[in-house]
Amino acid sequence: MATRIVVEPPTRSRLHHHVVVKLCDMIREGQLRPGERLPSERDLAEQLQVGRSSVREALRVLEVSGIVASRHGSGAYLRDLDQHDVISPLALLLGATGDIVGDLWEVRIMFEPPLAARAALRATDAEIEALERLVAAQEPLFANPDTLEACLAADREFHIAIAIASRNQVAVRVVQMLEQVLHESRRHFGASVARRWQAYEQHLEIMRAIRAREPHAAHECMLRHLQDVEAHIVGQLLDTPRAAIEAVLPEIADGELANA
Amino acid sequence: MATRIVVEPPTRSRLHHHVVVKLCDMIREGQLRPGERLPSERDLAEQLQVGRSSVREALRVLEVSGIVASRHGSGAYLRDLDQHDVISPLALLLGATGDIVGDLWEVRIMFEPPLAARAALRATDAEIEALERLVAAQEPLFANPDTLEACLAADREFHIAIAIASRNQVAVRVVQMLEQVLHESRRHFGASVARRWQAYEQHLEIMRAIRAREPHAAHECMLRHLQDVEAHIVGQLLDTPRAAIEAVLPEIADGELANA
DNA sequence: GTACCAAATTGGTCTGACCAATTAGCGGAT
DNA sequence: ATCCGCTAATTGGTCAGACCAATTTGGTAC
Repeated sequence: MATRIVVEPPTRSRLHHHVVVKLCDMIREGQLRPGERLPSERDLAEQLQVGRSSVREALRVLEVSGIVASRHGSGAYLRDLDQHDVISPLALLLGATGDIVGDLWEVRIMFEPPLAARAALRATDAEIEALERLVAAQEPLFANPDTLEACLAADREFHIAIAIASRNQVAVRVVQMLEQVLHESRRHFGASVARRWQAYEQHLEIMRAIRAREPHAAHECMLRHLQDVEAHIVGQLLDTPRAAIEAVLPEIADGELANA
Repeated sequence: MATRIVVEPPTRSRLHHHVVVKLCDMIREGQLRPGERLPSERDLAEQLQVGRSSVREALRVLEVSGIVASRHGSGAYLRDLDQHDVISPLALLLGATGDIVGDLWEVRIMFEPPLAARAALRATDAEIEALERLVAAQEPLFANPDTLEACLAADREFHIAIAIASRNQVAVRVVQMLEQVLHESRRHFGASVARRWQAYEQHLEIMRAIRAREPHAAHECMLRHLQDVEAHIVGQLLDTPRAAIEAVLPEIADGELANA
């Protein structure tokens, strides 16, 4: 019947797009493995019978997409898709629009608690160990001053590790993007991490809930954690009316989900 | 031991990256408005004192990021950031990894219900009208056969419109990406939209809940809608063990949030 | 075996050229 | 004066060759 797979609606005249598709095919079919080096730009150009500039534009696209990474003088490498940093186009969006930090936190608050719950259900033992290690490594950081940068990095890794533990590839990418944007935003607006000790303790709680396989508690702890941190940050940097709304919504979700 | 090559964030010698930043600055500072045409590649190259190839790579980056769109023979245009389609790197990720459809639906189920709740709280009258129009436009589509493509497009628009109504820019981008990936996945695996009438009725329910300013109901309806559609799709295309887990998690979330 | 240096490799950029899609402008027909 | 149609200018898309800069590689001297 009507599974009419109308192929390319626009056979884009864009040649570099064709190169992107071709490379994706090669990757998916296992001709390239994570961490491996791609053929050189000149080789690819000859193989695919296109100019080098087309290959380069394709690589730029794949790079922004977090699929490959180019290193000057060395080559282009297929990224490990569990890598902890992505270029993230959302981060660029921030550069173009500004003032989305409040929105960002709201998305985190919507998204990460249920993620933590799933992590509690599905995390492998190895992933739980990884979480334990990350939290343990955070203690000295959160205790000492003069470690702001490392502190932020540790926080980022923790939240991404939870996404990984949820065993949902898409969720990992989403969280990576959010963290990346947050990171970029700090470059624009500056960062301040007071109450670091409290954050550490909350991380500990979250990790324990996941280790204990208690999705209920994991959700709860993550929610409280994010709300606390956001409240402190926005309270310190700028007063946003958003905060008032946030205070209302959790109850709503409660009531709504309670009657099932 | 580990050749831990720390991916350096700062000062890439990459010239095209500098161009990206420069263009973002111009956009943020209002020298360019949505829909407007950017200077030609040749002009930009001269203005910024770089080669045209660098400008082109920068434009490719901005294009993947959904910030600009290039039209052959015409120029590069600053996109309206509420535009309904983005190139989305996640879509490419699908091309590179395959088999993330289940993960995708899970993310939607986690993310979109709370979004709908917020839309019910914050949507402007104009946005609610837009939702009404979209749903109304869907009726003939969902009723007739032979409109599969238009049907899918309408569904996409509806979910994005809800994100817009939530008045959270980041959420809009996330939903756009998810929808884009879903779209791409259909190109790979084919699409089938049976029970279209039910989907239409559920859209109607969701819209009414938002119009009535009932976040509770909006969340509920969206959740049920997504679960129904996914259950039907995965049940038809492939049997995924994920479905079993999905069946468990909602209750958990209920219990978890109930004791607040 | 190690340390060091030079050549080969590879990404990054520039220039100039040509093609293709679009748009602007002009001239003629109505 | 308006509209139509054709041409020329504009603009993105691609290619080829060249050069620079960072990295890797291979050999040589110690």
